[in-house]
Amino acid sequence: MRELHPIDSLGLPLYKEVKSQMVAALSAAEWKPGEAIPAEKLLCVRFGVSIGTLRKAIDELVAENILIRQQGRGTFVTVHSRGPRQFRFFNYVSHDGKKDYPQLTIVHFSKAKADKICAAKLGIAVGAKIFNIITVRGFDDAPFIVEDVKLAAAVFPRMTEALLRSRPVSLYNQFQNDHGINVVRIEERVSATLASAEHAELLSIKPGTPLLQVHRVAYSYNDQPVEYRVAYVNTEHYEYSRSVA
Amino acid sequence: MRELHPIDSLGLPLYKEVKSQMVAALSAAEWKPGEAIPAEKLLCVRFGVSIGTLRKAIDELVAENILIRQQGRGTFVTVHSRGPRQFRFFNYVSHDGKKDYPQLTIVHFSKAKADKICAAKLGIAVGAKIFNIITVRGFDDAPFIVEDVKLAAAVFPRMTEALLRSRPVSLYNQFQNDHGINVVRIEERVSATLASAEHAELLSIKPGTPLLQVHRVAYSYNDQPVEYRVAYVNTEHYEYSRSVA
DNA sequence: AAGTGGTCTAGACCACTAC
DNA sequence: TAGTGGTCTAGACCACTTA
Repeated sequence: MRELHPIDSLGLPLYKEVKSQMVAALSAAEWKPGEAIPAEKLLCVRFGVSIGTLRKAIDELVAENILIRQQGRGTFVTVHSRGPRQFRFFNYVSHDGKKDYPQLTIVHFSKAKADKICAAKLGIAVGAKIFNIITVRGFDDAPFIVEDVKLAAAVFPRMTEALLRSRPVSLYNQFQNDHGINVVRIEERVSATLASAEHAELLSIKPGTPLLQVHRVAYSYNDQPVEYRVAYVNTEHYEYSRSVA
Repeated sequence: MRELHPIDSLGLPLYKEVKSQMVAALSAAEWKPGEAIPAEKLLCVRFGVSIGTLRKAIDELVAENILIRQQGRGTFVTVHSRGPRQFRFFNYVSHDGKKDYPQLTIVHFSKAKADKICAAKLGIAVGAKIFNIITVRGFDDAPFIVEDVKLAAAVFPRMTEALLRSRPVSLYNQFQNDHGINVVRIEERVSATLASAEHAELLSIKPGTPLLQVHRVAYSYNDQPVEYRVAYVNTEHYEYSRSVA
């Protein structure tokens, strides 16, 4: 029944082709965060495949946390704004295992130029314009994370300090709502270091206290890097958590 | 066509029931690590389901890294002995991103009794017999990880120091080959600390050097905890790596 | 050539949600 | 009640491996 089209002469399975067309629709903001995508039957017609093939494509997008299915309601584009999804990339827990989302404070915002390391991580040219943001996270008067965030200005053309301060909830939530950027994957490298005088002051600890240093690159669809940040974490009360299956 | 059997009156989907029967077969060592499980058509007959339902059960076991499919060859029970699978739970990379598997040295082996924390992590009684193993990992004369491993003696009845030293490759490989224990999932908590005198000596560094402290619990099928270890890592040349999709 | 898993079809019925 | 996703069937043909 299936015929060879030029489009799949690359040897790609049909469901992979359907998947990449769906990613294209997401990238083009045809389907926006929080919205439902068309019903499965409609998509079957649109892509000219059977329900099983379509569902296999959606299965992968759901596994990648790009879409969320809700029985009886529809299939939705993932939003980082609320619910447990907001915490997916926040991996710190208190010693008793509880996970809370701390307050976010912007302590610095400036324009700068990418140095060699930053350019490599963000996939841009050395000297390209970037935004440099420093944040502190913690509970009440007990900050425990300082982050140095770098964003390519070309990717966030409308970013301003006022906009950033207007919604101090989650950076990724703001990327999504104000800039149409969806973070779907992160990569991190963790090492141990000692608190500098600057970090010690921001974290209300003594210089020389052991800290985690967490380098993170965040990616949008198609493995496009959109953020590079370095976090310094005081693990006296909170630890970095992970699970590998 | 499908009838209501007493067995799925729990409301579980049929493929979940098939999956748990397959986990039972794995736990009972009917299918052993490295071996192929029966062909899909045979399993369809055995479980009385269609190919699509059976494949959905296998899909989940593959996603959990319990089985591995190889087109044209068969579906196999995961082995930790060789290939990239051996490194799945080893998450340290050099600064240039390369991943190598370091040498393993056993520096201590003894029997002990579980303290409160260890008992909680391993799901055993306080005072129950455990094995206490201390290892060092590194390249040549450059060790960078010290690990304090605790195992429930009841789970590893045949464990001896000689057996452990006989095959110093991968602990999880040995769990699988010599004890029939398959580690399928780990959970880790990472914090920053300073090197004690003992750790400094084992790692050839100065006391007070910042180290990662990595608490890990390893689980077998059905979320049974089988190992609790605390690692101390010198991140001068190697970092802890992770990816979240 | 025979056997394996990989993909795909064209439906069916069920469970849940919203109106 | 209508529409959604969730599950399941009973095949088909393809790609790959082994002999």
